[in-house]
Amino acid sequence: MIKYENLLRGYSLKVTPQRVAIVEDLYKNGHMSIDELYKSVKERFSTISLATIYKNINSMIDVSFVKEIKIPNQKSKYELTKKSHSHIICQKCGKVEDITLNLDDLISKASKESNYTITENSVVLSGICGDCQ
Amino acid sequence: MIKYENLLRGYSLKVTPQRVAIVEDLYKNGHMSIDELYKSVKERFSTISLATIYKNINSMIDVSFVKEIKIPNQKSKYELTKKSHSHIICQKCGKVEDITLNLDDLISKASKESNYTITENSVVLSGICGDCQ
DNA sequence: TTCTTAAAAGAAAATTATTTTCTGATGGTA
DNA sequence: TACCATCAGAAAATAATTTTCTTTTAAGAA
Repeated sequence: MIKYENLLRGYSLKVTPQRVAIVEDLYKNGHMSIDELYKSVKERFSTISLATIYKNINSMIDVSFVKEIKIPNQKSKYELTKKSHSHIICQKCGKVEDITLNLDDLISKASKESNYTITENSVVLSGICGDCQ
Repeated sequence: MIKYENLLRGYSLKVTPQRVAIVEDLYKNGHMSIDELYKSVKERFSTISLATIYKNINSMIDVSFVKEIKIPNQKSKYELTKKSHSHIICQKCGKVEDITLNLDDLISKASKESNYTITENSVVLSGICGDCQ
């Protein structure tokens, strides 16, 4: 799809079929670990190397096209950078979902209390999702 | 110190000098990575093995005596479990601090919006601390 | 289109991180 | 004091990630 190619170009990343496949997979699945990505891309590019996945994910992170999500008690997942949002994880089925929370109040309070200038936040909630309870 | 020994016993963990040293260090320094812990404990127990650090930290996590803190763009740190709190990181000096935030509102909203029963949260804020700006 | 070149892919090796195994100690308890 | 499950430490094994090297390829220039 042209869509992903232009996205890559916008980040000054060379458009290779492997990269397009990675981006397509991330787009389709939302949040993926390195392993999941490797297995998934391998279905279409049976020769792709794990090092290629790592190298590409790192390049994409360098230009902020992709973001790493660190999750308590599981491996990191990666997602295409979108407008700021938080994550919620089901402890039963392992599903990761985006959730948009208004953190303005929280951050302004935190900023006052700590005397920090706050520029980033990572909010990961966990519990049991609707389907699992 | 007797204090740490009783703490360990309370968690059904055998009291060994190495463990006491780990707990003392965590108590003194608040948040430490595996490496930091290893280097620090090694000053007093020059023969301690890295595997011992890993094994002990894992045992302590298993019984919820210690908690892992996953931090964007840096290695995990470990802390003694305290009453629920959040963390704030200085992107300049790397300092990690505890911060107590009232998340009740946020969590109840998130719960409604997502239809999850939320039991855990991890909030990590980052920015520049007072000293660094 | 063809040429040129910097960057990418893939394989393999190298590093780094973490866990496991094994053996000799040691803490907690009867 | 004796027993035994568990621990410490060394070394090996496994897992995770990065680097190196060679060949290929994308993208811009001619």
